[in-house]
Amino acid sequence: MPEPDDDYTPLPLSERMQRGDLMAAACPSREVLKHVTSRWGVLVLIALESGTLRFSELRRTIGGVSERMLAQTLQWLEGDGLVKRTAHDVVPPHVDYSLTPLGREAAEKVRLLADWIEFNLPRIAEGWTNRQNAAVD
Amino acid sequence: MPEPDDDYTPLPLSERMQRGDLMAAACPSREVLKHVTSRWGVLVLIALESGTLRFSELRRTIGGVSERMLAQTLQWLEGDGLVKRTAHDVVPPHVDYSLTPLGREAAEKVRLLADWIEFNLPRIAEGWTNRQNAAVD
DNA sequence: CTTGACACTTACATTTATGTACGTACTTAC
DNA sequence: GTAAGTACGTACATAAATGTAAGTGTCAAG
Repeated sequence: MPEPDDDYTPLPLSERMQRGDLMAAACPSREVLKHVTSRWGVLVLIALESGTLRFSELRRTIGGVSERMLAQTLQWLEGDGLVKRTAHDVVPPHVDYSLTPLGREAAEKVRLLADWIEFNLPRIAEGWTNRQNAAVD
Repeated sequence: MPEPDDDYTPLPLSERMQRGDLMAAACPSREVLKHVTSRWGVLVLIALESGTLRFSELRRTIGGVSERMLAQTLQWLEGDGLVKRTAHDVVPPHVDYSLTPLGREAAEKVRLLADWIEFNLPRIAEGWTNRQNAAVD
């Protein structure tokens, strides 16, 4: 009778890590969620889905980001392996940002949510004004 | 001959509102995004996708939420018309939370993102550990 | 008769996110 | 020669999110 353990091959810790569980307070997936759903994280991923952009191009694309937060957000996403930073050693500086394969997958999900919000804003806003009227009654 | 304008019915402002644009700093869709992608907003939507839950049930389901933030988040989502609050007037209090049709749509998108993160956590975390090793080198 | 459950609310403290302003080192345009 | 663009880092300040602890009123369980 074959023992089940015969097929066992030791894997490095990283590959043995099981699926995350966002409902668990201590799960590291909470960090990823934080970065991806951060105020500017969402918009950076979506902006980069159309192609590589430079720092200043990103800043102009995403209305209202400060330089500081854009840099910060890009570092978060780079740290999670979703964004790739490519610095050309020239002067004036030239740095390109693009999505990694992992980032492209994440960006797709994020864009679906963003698209839904943009498209359904009227339905949502309708509720706002209705409730405002109801409060006046 | 029927004039095209005969069919025209003036719509309230809310129904005439066009699609939002998240890249625009002043667009109200930014508020919705903030609520939906807030730390607990994501998890509340996902938790309610499986069915109606009471306040305390939600609190037990979502690891680490404080009562204060759960209440706050539920009010945000209720204000956006994504969550319906049903209070039974009994003592001790009994309040049910469920998704509205709008909320069910939003929750689906959010869950797709959350699922992706949970499933791909190993790939992401691999990058963390690799970079840590690289820093030691 | 003390405790816990329920669904919050409020006051307060703290942590985190975000913004503002300035500096950098060099280049091109005016 | 003066200003602007480039991609940030850093110090400081503020705003926002979140946490903690306590209180509410009633009931049921121990």
